[in-house]
Amino acid sequence: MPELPEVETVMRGIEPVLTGRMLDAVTVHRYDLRGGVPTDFIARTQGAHIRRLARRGKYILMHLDNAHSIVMHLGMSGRVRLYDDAHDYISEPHDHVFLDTDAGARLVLQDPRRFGMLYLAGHDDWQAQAPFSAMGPEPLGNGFSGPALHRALAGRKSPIKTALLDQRVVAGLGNIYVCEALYRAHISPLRPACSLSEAQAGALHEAIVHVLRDAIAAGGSSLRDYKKADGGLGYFQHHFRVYGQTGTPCPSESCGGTIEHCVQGGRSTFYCRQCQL
DNA sequence: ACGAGAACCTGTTTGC
DNA sequence: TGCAAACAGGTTCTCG
Repeated sequence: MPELPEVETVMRGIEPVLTGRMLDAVTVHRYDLRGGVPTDFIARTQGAHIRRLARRGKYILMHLDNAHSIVMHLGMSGRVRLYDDAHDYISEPHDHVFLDTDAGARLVLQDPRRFGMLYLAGHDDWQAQAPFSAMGPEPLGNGFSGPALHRALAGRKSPIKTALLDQRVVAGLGNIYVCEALYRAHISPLRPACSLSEAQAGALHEAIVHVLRDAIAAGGSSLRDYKKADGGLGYFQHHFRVYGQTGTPCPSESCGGTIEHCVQGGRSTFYCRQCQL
């Protein structure tokens, strides 16, 4: 479900409630998320204070004061629900993990498909561990630029659509925002990644930054599972120009084309072959 | 070494 | 109407 804008929105929603709090009670109803929740997860987190929250790509990190950091990924269907008062908690199917704070709040990790991940990394060396060690730059950070993207795409023969989904090229993009960014940059998803000129990589960089910023400002995109931690909906889905828009006219004024659908690497691609070259 | 495809799951939508 | 197939925001493993 969640790409960078959704994860960022979730993190912003839970950050003020969790920062500085102690994990009073940690409950794990299911350990069989992707990769498995460590068997000692409760022992290593309960009683610790949360120093700081951060996001890297699609991962949320909760840095604790005991040398561990909680690493959370929402997979395809993961959701976080935050109750300011745990007494208000209403059980829902697939509620796998609770984090209860000393201030009485409860964070719930809910994930029907269980593609999500929850594990621990070293507070100081998490960046040196997979997947972070090989992860590309933050698209909204200083390390990401047109030239940097151009370099990352050099030698890649796979379609640019597929390359952008590779978190080693740039962090945080998923199927929606890749389609949307390529449309905004007027670049065909079918083109070999290495065929982009420096100028086109620059345009793509701009498009990625803009679409992500706009999506964060809108609170992400709510399609099926995704909601904000407070239960509210994101509304960027109303701004999709190509994603899920098969058969509708290209939103570009003078284009006159129609949005088409194809499959690349097993994932749906949406684009306009008239104005994406 | 790289890229395509499958696998991992459940829920919802689509099509016969 | 009913059932089966297809599909869904992601990552990771295997195979060619």
